[in-house]
Amino acid sequence: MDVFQAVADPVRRSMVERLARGEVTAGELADLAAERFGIRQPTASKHLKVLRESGLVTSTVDAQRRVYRLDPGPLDELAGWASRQTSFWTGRLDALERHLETDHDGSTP
Amino acid sequence: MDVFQAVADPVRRSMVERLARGEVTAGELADLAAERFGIRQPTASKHLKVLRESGLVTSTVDAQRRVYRLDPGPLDELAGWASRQTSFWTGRLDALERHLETDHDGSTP
DNA sequence: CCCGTACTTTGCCACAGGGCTATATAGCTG
DNA sequence: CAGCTATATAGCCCTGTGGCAAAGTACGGG
Repeated sequence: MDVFQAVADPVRRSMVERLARGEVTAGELADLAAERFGIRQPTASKHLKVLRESGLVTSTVDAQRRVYRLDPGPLDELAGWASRQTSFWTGRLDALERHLETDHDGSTP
Repeated sequence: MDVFQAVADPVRRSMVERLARGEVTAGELADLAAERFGIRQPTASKHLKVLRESGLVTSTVDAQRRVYRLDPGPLDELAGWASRQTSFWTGRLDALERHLETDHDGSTP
């Protein structure tokens, strides 16, 4: 699944926010999601799978525990995309400037 | 619908990207979406409705035409959220530093 | 070696939402 | 006003996805 889709779900966003504060186990993430959204552990596990497949998180095994941590890469792409859509005029302002300075109506032949 | 959901769809993202280059009519957006994704006009119109309701775009009437333009606000929020999730250590580096300097293993009683 | 703990996987149901066609609405234009 | 253009709505399928309970897997401890 793609990153945009992955963060479209509030449960998964909440997990990402928690992981942004540091690594945690699947169990802790499931508990948090249970508190905040009233969902069961297997459902939380499903969300973690989506996050894994989107590349937003990685997990390592520690005995029976799975420790999850955030991969900043995809989030950077997301932030990059979003800010690029608003930064059209920055970088074009010089072009606008040139345009305004240009004799484009032929008034001074 | 919420902004995260709104940009989760590739068709809508494509529309946002086009709108980032400047305002356009619903018809032009529909034509673009038709080319790129093979969808029909009513479907494109539905996507525009989602974008409107998410606050990502606004539209004004010009005779029979509807002119759409991007509202940077929601995109800024999106970019802000994403970058905030990766910027944990900036601002926490001092805490890490204190941690490393602290005698937390009791080796010097 | 078996039980408890920690997760994941599986199988199921329900519903949201994306696609389509057909139809409505609104405004030019002849 | 008739009819064309531009866009939105309505109504309908069908797939994807989120939720659950139950079963499977893996590991450590008594």
